[in-house]
Amino acid sequence: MKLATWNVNSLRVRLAHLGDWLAASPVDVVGLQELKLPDEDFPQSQIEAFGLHAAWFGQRTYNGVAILSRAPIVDVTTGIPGFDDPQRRVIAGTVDGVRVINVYVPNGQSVGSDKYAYKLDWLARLRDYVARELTRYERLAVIGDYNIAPEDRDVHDPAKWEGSVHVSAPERAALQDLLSTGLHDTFRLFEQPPETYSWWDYRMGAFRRNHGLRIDLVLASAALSRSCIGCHVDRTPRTWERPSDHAPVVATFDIG
DNA sequence: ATGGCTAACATGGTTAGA
Repeated sequence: MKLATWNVNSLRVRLAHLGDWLAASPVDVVGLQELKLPDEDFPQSQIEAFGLHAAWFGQRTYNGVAILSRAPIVDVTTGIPGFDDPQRRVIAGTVDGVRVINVYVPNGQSVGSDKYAYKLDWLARLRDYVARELTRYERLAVIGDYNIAPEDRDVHDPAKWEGSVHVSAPERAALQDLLSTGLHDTFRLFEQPPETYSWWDYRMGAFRRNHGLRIDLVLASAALSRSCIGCHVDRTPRTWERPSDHAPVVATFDIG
């Protein structure tokens, strides 16, 4: 099973890229973030024309998440149960016995801001949710745009970024808290090229200069991570005309 | 040097992203 995450930064604008990417690099499941469209505008027929099932949780202008899958998606839930969050950032479903939680973690804007406080609170709620789901599902993946670079090696210029949002100690501690429930960063299960990132600013030629962050992650429960045989960032769509600022991340599992 | 780019909403200028 190939399981991917991709922040498309507007599904409307990126639909052709999505189709081209899926045709060139088929995956079994992909979690999308930043749909930026309401549920009634979700391009269901076009996604089905790609040969995929879909479950979505959209929102006008901001946020919005979806799961696309070759096989049917069952037991779909949206949001974090018990958390009345007006921002639509979480969708979960089960595909071929694997539970997939797809998340779009808040950006946080800047350290100390209201949005930063919301991000930390949100991450605490996600942690509690994941801890509960780990007791229900042995094979669980928590994928998405985390808006946190786990370590300095996930940052192109750690000195410049030190203390900033996406790398600050409280954010990294919150991510470690999430991992400590029993998840593994599949990217780090394997030797990787140095300076591998998943997001590059649109400005200042950041992609050309590889000035990026690795903030898009495929996390897997212990049982699922034992079957993981690879994880990589696919930079190809980031080279296309009018790209998303994020690249897809793909993890492969040998689960028969 | 708080700039630089992109998308949405709106229709020119602001908000948000990361």
